[in-house]
Amino acid sequence: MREGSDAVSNAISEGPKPRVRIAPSPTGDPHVGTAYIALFNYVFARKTGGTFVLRIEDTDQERYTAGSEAAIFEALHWLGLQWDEGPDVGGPRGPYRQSERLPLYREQVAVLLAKGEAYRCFCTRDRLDEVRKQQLADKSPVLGYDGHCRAVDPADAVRRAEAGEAHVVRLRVPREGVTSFVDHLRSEPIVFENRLVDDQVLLKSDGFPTYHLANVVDDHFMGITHVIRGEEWITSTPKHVLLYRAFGWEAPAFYHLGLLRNADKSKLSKRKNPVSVFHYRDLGYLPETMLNFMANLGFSLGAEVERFTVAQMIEHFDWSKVSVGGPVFDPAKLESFNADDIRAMSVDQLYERLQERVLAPARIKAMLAQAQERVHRLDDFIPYLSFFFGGSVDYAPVRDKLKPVSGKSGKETAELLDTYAQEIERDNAARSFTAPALEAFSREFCQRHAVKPKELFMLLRLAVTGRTASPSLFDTMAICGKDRCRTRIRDVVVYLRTLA
RNA sequence: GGCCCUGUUGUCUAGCGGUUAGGACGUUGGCCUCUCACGCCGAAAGCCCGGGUUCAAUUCCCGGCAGGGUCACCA
Repeated sequence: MREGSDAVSNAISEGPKPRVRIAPSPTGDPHVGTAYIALFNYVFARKTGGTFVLRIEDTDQERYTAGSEAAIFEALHWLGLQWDEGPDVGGPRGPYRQSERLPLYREQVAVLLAKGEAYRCFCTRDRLDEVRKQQLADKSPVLGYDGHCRAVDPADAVRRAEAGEAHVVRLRVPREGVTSFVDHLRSEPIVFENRLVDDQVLLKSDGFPTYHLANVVDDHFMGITHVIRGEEWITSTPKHVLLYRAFGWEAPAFYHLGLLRNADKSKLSKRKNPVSVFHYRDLGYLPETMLNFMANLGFSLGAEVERFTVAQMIEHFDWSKVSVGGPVFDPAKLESFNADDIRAMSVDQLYERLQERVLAPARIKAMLAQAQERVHRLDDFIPYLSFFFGGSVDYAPVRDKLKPVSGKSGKETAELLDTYAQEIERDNAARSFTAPALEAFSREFCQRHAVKPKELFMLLRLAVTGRTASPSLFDTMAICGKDRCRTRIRDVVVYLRTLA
C-alpha cells in the first residue's frame, strides 16, 4: 500500500463536491471490468456526496453495436449502481452521448488550431504505415507519428482542408521536457518524456473526435473532478494532461485502478473467462454478491472482514484502503460467496429471487411451449427442461457422439466451433440471439465453412443440451441465452481439442 | 523491443521497523451424519532476489528479476 507524501490528498476531504464518471463504450456486452470501475466511482461519489455521471463514448463508428447502450444501463441497474446524470436520466451538463456533442469537439479543436497547439495532418494511411515500418526496421525507440505535417503552413493547411482534402488534426506535443502527473493511488508522481509521446490524433478524418479529445473536452465541460479508471489508461494520461494544458484548463485528479486479470494474470478477457455481466446475472449470481466480490478485488474493509454491503463500503471508503496490484478474478471465490448468501436467505426470500429471473413466468412459458409436444405427463416437464438451467452440462452420456465433423480433425472441429461462437458476436442479427437470426446465421455459416448443417447442428445440440434429442436447436439456444450457450460451447471446444 | 505500472501462501487480501506474518477462497486430514451439503476442529502453503540504512527489516532506499499494461484516424 502506498503512503507518505501523498497521504493528505489520499484522504477524503471536504471542499467542492466531487463529480466522477464512467464512460463506457457501447461495443458488445457490458463487461465486468466496467462494472468494477463503476463500483469504485459510485462508492466514491456516495461517500463524498458527489455526483456520479454516466457518459456514453460512442465515437467509434466501426465498433458501435446497436443495443449495447441499453445493455450497459441494464447491467448497471441490475447491480444497483445508479448514476445521477446520464443519457437516460438527463442532467445539467448534457448531452451525455458523445455522438450528440460533435459540434463541441469541432469548436474546441478550432480553438487549439488557432492557438497553434494542434495542426492539420494530411498524411495518408500508407505513409503512416511506411513510417511505422521504417521505425520498426530501425529499431527506433520512438514509435509514432514523425511530425511530417507540423511543417505545413497553417494558411496553406486551411486552404487544403477547405478544398476538401482528407486530413486529421493532431496535438502538437512538445518535443522536449517531461510531462508528469500525480496518480493518487501511487506514491510517486508518474513522469513521461515528451519525446516519447506521439502527436496524438484529436479529430479523425470522418470528423469524429478520438477518445483522447472527447474525453478531455467532456470531462472539462462536465466538471469532472476525479478521474477513476483502469490502469490501462496510465500511458495515455500524459496526452490528456498535455491537452488540458493546451486548452489552459485544470486537469482532474487521477486514480488508476488495477486491471482485473485472468488466472494466468493477463488482462481479463472473454477468451479465458466469462466477462459479460449478464453471464453472471443469468447464471444466478446475486447482484449484491457480485458487488461485494468485486469490492474485495482492490478494496479491503479491514483485517478480517470481507463480507460487506455497498452501504458499508461507502461508510468506510477511503483511498488508503485501495490497492492496485491487478487482482485475478477468481470465479471459485465468487461462487463461494454466492453460496453463502443463498444459504443466508429465508426460503421465502429464495423463492422470490428465483421467480425474478430463473423461474420468471415468461421464460418458463417459452420452455413449456417447446416441451409441450414432447412430453406425455405433466410430471415429466421438469426433468425435460433441465438443460435450460445451470451452467455446464454433463457430456458423459453422449461422449461417443461428441466427435469431429466429417473431413475434419478434432482440433479443426474445435476451431470451427470456436469461430462460430466468435462470429455470433460480430453478426449484428445473430448477436441478438433470437431463434430466426440464429438459424439464418448458422445456415450461412455452414455454407461459408463448407460444413453440412446437419453435422454442425448436431454438434451444437450436443454442446448446448448434452442430448441428441431436443427441441428446435435455435429455439433452445435462444431460451438458454447467449452466455449459457457460450459456456457450453466453450466446454465442448476444450474437449474437442483433446481429440486427435 | 521502448516507456509505464505492480510484486505477502495457488488466488483475493491484512500488515505501515520488533508479529508464533492474521483472515477468506481453493487444496487437504478429521468430527458431525442414513447420504450429500452445511457446520465445527486441524494441516500444508507466503513476505521475488541481491545489496544497502538500522540495534532490528515483509515494512525504508538502490539495483536486478518477474508479471502486467501500453505503443491506432479503438476505447
